[in-house]
Amino acid sequence: MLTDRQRMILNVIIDDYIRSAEPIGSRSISKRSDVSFSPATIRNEMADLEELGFLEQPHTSAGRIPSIKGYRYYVDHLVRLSQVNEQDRQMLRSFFTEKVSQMEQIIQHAAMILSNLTNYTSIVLGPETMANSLKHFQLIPISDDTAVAIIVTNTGHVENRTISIPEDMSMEEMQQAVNILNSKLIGVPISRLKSKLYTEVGQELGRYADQCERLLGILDEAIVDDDEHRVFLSGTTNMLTQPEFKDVDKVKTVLDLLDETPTIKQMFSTLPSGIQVRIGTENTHEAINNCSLITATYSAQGKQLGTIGILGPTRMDYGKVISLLDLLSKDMAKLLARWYK
Amino acid sequence: MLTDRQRMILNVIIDDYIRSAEPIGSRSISKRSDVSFSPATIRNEMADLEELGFLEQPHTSAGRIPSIKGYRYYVDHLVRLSQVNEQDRQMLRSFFTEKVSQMEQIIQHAAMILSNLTNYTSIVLGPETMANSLKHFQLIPISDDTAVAIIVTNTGHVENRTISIPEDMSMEEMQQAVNILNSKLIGVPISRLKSKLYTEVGQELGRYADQCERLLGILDEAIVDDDEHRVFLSGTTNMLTQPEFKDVDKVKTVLDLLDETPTIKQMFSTLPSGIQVRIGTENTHEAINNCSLITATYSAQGKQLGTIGILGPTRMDYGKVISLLDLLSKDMAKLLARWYK
DNA sequence: CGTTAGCACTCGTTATCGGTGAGTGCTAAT
DNA sequence: ATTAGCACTCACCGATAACGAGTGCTAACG
Repeated sequence: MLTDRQRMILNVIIDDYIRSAEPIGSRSISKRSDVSFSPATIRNEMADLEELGFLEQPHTSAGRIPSIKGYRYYVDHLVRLSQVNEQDRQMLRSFFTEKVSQMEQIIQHAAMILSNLTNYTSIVLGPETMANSLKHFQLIPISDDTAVAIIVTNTGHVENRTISIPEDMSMEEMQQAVNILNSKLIGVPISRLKSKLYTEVGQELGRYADQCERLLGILDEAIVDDDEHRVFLSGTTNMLTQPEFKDVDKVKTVLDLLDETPTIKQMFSTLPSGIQVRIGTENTHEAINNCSLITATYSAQGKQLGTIGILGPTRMDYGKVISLLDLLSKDMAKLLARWYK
Repeated sequence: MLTDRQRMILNVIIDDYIRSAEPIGSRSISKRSDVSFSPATIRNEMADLEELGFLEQPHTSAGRIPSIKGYRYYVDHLVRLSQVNEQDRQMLRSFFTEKVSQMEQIIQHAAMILSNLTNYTSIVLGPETMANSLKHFQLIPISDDTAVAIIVTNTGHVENRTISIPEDMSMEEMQQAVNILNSKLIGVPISRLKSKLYTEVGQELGRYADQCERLLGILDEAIVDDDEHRVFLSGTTNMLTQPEFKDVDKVKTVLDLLDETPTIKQMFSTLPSGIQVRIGTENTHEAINNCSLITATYSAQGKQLGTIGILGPTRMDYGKVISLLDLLSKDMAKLLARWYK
């Protein structure tokens, strides 16, 4: 569809534009050492590329900038995945050497590394808690009428909530209910806990306690049922250094979107596995129609766990970001493997 | 020091400026129904007020704006604490009716309410976990070589971390150590846990286990020793709607500061109790030298727990924010009382 | 026929300049 | 003490002109 020369010119324009953020003219291309054509020739090609929809002109007397279609072609056919340089590699390696005692730390750390290395905004979706299974359930009395319910999953994830216990309910009864729950529901996925509670536990509980209904109600409260994925952001202010966001209003719409955790979750949870690139209007959310979102999923034990992503202007260093995401998602997979064995 | 009329004029100027964000001229003041002097008279007074340092002129032919000193005088002597209106009151009341199962939720909710009602940025410092005492310590095995350590405080706060357990260490030994720890250290403040671990527990443990050193090392790892206060932010993007932040660079310095949790902690933890107003350069951090920070502490059982604050431009609705913070800090105290009884 | 030099043209950017108006400080009259 | 009057300042606005980077087109070249 495109000649070699056209591809080469498109490539050069996008590379230069990514670096300079300014429209690229024919003269500046012709001056490059790896280009041996006069500006006029370049101009002809550029006009063709524009007609084909790969380039745009901000106004008649300016150079060209890539269109969404141009970026898409670049990402699909031209981009050279840059080797992650030694310095960055070292930063990534710190990932493994550091001792972590909570999974959240790993994820947060990953987000931070990403935003630091790229100077864009990183978004990381943590593993789905609901998919894990129950390892241990416990009720710890705090005062006369309150207790803390603790749920530990097979991955070592801990959820807790405070519940209040009616005066007239004895601790023995509660404890018995908890025991039954533990004996019946260990190994059950968190997401199915609530429904199983009423069938398996309710049935067994009916034999011992007469306050069955109320006990179940309290246990029900104690079981977590939200927060499937957690969203970690880092480097949100990096956006502000990009020239395309010198306008405060644009920044606000994007930052507001980032604040909406549910939207992010929804946006991320539907992504297919592997590396995905969403350029400009390819994104469903209007707020980031002049951003690109690059995502990579990470998994352990063959199961897809979560997603790491980078949000930046469409004029983004695709090569660098893609290779970085690729590397990091694999590193995370390795690191998380021990949580999921 | 100031005449009644000067005070009145200063008051009017600041009130108007807070609303309009534009320099106030003598004519616009004179036209107000509650002012009965000609522009010329006002001008004379304004010149005096400027000489005294309460007002400033952006340039010769513009009106006056309040100086830091002017705001300070306003806050100290003039500001009329506006009654919290019914709508806002209702929003605050939702605070009590909503059922919460985690203290974090309360705090986060408080931050959200604040930023929504004021359209500024809210910063809330959660209670100090380290001041609480140990209620329960437990080790839950997850796999052959890992376990989750769980610490529950007397307030129902739960902390957890994953630790790895050497192959050659038996679960019985571990369990015994945990039992000793529980019997010896319940009621001890979290902050003193580590030191007590080696004295009280170490001594007792020495009698039973020969691997005393190693056991202690593992327990040491399991005990939390960071995160004394947690910082909750809400409405950070509200800043972007203020005309004084139409410049992206200014926004960035402020947002970057907000991202630095340790700095915020440090800034807040040194505050005296009650309501504090820091105007412009009164703030120690240069990044917020054209912001004002209003803070209120909240407490339960006579003990100061944390701080809620509002960050906005110096041109801030002091009356509204102060009364709101006052009300909310008291509400929070009431609500938290049940966690701390 | 592909390539390129030449040239007129477009259009955003920047600087300049006069007019406008909001606001001031000062003075003199009330 | 207050205020009307007035000259003055200066940011802001709109128009105009010079500038220059970049283009499209045409004609010449190898």
